[in-house]
Amino acid sequence: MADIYPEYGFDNSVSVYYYITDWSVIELKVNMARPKNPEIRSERQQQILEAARQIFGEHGLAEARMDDIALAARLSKGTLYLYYKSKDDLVVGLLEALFSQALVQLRAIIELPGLTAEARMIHYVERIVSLMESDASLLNISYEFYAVAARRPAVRDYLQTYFGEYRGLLAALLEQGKARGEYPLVDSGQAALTLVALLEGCTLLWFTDHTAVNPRQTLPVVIRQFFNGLT
Amino acid sequence: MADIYPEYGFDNSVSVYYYITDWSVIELKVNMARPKNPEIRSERQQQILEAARQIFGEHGLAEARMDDIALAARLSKGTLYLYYKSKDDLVVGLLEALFSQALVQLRAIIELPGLTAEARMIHYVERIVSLMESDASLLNISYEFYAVAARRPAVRDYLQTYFGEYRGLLAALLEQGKARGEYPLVDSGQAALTLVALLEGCTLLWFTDHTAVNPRQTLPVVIRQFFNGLT
Amino acid sequence: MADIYPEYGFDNSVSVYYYITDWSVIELKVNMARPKNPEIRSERQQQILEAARQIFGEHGLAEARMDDIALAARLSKGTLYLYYKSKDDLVVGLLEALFSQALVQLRAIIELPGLTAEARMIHYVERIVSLMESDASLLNISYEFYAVAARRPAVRDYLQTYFGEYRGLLAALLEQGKARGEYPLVDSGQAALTLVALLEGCTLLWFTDHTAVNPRQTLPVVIRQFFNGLT
Amino acid sequence: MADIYPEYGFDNSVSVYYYITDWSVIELKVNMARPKNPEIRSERQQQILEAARQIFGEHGLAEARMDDIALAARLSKGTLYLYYKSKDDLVVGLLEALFSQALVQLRAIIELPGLTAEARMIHYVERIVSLMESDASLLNISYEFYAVAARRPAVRDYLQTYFGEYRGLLAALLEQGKARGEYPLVDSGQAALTLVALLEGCTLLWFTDHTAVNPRQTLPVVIRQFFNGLT
DNA sequence: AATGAATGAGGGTTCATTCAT
DNA sequence: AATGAATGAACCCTCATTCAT
Repeated sequence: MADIYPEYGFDNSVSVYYYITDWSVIELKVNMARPKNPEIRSERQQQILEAARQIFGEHGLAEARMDDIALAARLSKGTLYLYYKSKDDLVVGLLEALFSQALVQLRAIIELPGLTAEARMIHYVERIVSLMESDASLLNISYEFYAVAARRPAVRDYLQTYFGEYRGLLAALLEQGKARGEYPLVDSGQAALTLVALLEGCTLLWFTDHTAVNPRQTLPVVIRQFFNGLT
Repeated sequence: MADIYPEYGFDNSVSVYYYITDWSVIELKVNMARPKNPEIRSERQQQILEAARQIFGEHGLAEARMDDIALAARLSKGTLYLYYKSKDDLVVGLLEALFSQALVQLRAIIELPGLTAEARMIHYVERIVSLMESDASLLNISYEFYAVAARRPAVRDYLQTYFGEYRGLLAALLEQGKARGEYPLVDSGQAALTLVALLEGCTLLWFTDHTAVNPRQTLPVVIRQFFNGLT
Repeated sequence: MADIYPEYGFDNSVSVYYYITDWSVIELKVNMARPKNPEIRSERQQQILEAARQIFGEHGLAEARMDDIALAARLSKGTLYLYYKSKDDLVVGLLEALFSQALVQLRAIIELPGLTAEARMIHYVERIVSLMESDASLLNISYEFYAVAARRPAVRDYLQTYFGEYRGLLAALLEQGKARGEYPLVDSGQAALTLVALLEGCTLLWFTDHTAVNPRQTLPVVIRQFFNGLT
Repeated sequence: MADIYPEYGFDNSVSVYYYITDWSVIELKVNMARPKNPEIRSERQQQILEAARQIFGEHGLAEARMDDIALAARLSKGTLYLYYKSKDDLVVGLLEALFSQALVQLRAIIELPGLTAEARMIHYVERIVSLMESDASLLNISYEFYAVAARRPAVRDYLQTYFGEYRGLLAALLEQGKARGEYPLVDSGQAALTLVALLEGCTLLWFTDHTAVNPRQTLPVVIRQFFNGLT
């Protein structure tokens, strides 16, 4: 490709001149102004959160730099501060965004008709594992948040809510199976706790040693053991 | 004894020549680097590690300041660097110190005579919980290390070894019970993985929400469920 | 003009697609990284180099503090690092700036018409002496660079180039006089070396003892001696 | 060589045990106490100065560390301060030691009988070049001192004295030749200045570019040119 | 709305110097 | 006389945040 000479106009436009020869030139004038509509705010926030997830996941909450996030979001550093008033604010924003979506899968599965509780769980962990495998940074960030929970009330509160809901949903799932007579269950709350612990524990083992634990194999086995133990 | 002629080399060594006769000589080259007083050395390292555990646990690995660690160790900042050549080095030093001691309890319990596997596990978790309750920073630091494992090979490797040994010890414990006919166990390796996952999972739930989970109650229950599930 | 669809890439680029028809499209990928305002950039660099020259000259390369340079440049310390990525980088930047300008005088004098070589040299040293007298730090820095050349390849390379050019220019000047029959000269390269040595040697003597050597008197005398020696 | 086990006694002795086998051992007990005599002081100072020359030459005055000098001197850091009360003091000590010896060669040559002044000079530069070639750090340190002269009166004063004596000796040498009628010389002081400048200038050119200037060839040529110019 | 130049407090690390043994 | 453990001031560099344009 021949040389390209962009020229920045005062009207948020870029004129790109493509000099085929010295005297023949293609001019493309492009209005660079992004669409102004009320959704800008949420679009930018998405953009930033996505960048934050990537960078925080890669470097950790403390070591990640706002510059890097701005670069990944294709925005200037200053613009970040139009949408999040501090790095801390961004951390909490990401926390909320991530964990508010985390249980969507589980809720969907609970609403599926006609499956045993065990089948639902197997189904669920398959989806979770796929998600985690598709983006390693998700797990990284989770542990970042766990580590930080002890020091930051906002994070701890959010995680408390999250795990509370998590256990509540699993208890509901187990109640379904109990109502259908799949197993005699004494305390579905206690069992839900055990289930969450198993899932989180296996995930930790996988996280610290990808070679020693294969979640696609291990988790279904563990789930089945769990349900066998109930009867 | 004949005359001895020491010669001082440039490499902190002394070459000692022992002239048996004029023409026959024994040369002994000895490194004179007097071992830096090993008592002081290990005392200071302990002092620093203790301070590091406290400060890292309180503020997190990244946010902790070397000044604070020096203060907590009642040493000057410069002295820290006589024993650990960087903050990173100190982090790894602490990691090794902590996790190398973590399994001592478990090993001791395995060697106790005449208990069922279940009783041993109940015993073990009681001790662990006591330990964690006595110093909250222990758990904080653990999660710091987990979070950092993804980015730092040295940490990841250490954790891999740690969890590998952990599972190995639990498998050995389960084999003991199996040999005594306490339960029919197919795969003690798989069961050990489940056990570690349960323990770690419950710990995480407790860590994120001290009000929702009481490990003194929960862990024994979970252990019993586990052993019931085996039969 | 047909519709234009810009697409924002992750690399600060915009791909502009010009759909001539549905199936034929011109793609122009343009780097949108707006050139960091080049005026400000060069202005700041000048500002910083000027301050660096002053402070390095006053305190020496190693003893000079970045704080002082920032103060002298009326900028914050952080700003220094926007333009030079380290103290080392600044040292090399100053080296290049100083020595690239050092020979401008000599080139100008060589291009003056109608003077004997001797007259040109007299003229040249007068200017040089004026320059050095007007700012003592110039000489200081030169000797800093000489001292550092042995340890830093970047500095050594630059000085080699500088002295190479210096000798080349003087050789050219001497060739001019030779061509005009002012003196029978065998080897203008060797003579140029002698000339540079004389100038640098006298400068050193002056530098170490301002009272013993007066360059305004000494250098012309030495130059005349040199040319007398040629015949 | 088999393993050697040194043991440090309380009486400044080292016992070296050479275990030929487990039961047969050679013991060499060596008194490590260095001889206590009134010359200790000057011996240590020599030791330290030698180390300082090496390390300062290698790293520069500012970048050299007292630790390195202590190591090179095979002494502890504390001992350095028994003989020189500060790094600065050591710098000045080295300066004096080096430059007080620098003119010994020249004085010796002046006192040789029956040579022309030119022959003496040729002789002298040969020795000087040999000296510089044998230990590159000598030149390095010289330029360190030149660079520092502007900021430190003690250094400047010493260099002034040195160059003053240097010129005086060369003037005396030239007077000898003049007295013998080797050349008609108007001002031997001025000629001595020229000579020093030539020597120092050539040395600088060699120092900054070892490939462009070969002092063994260049200096004799320059000397001869100088004497030719006198007649 | 967006930019990016500028800031400056803060942290990790170094190293000359001291001093108890 | 000699040691080396300890100190702490100093310095380079980073990076979250601000603000004029």
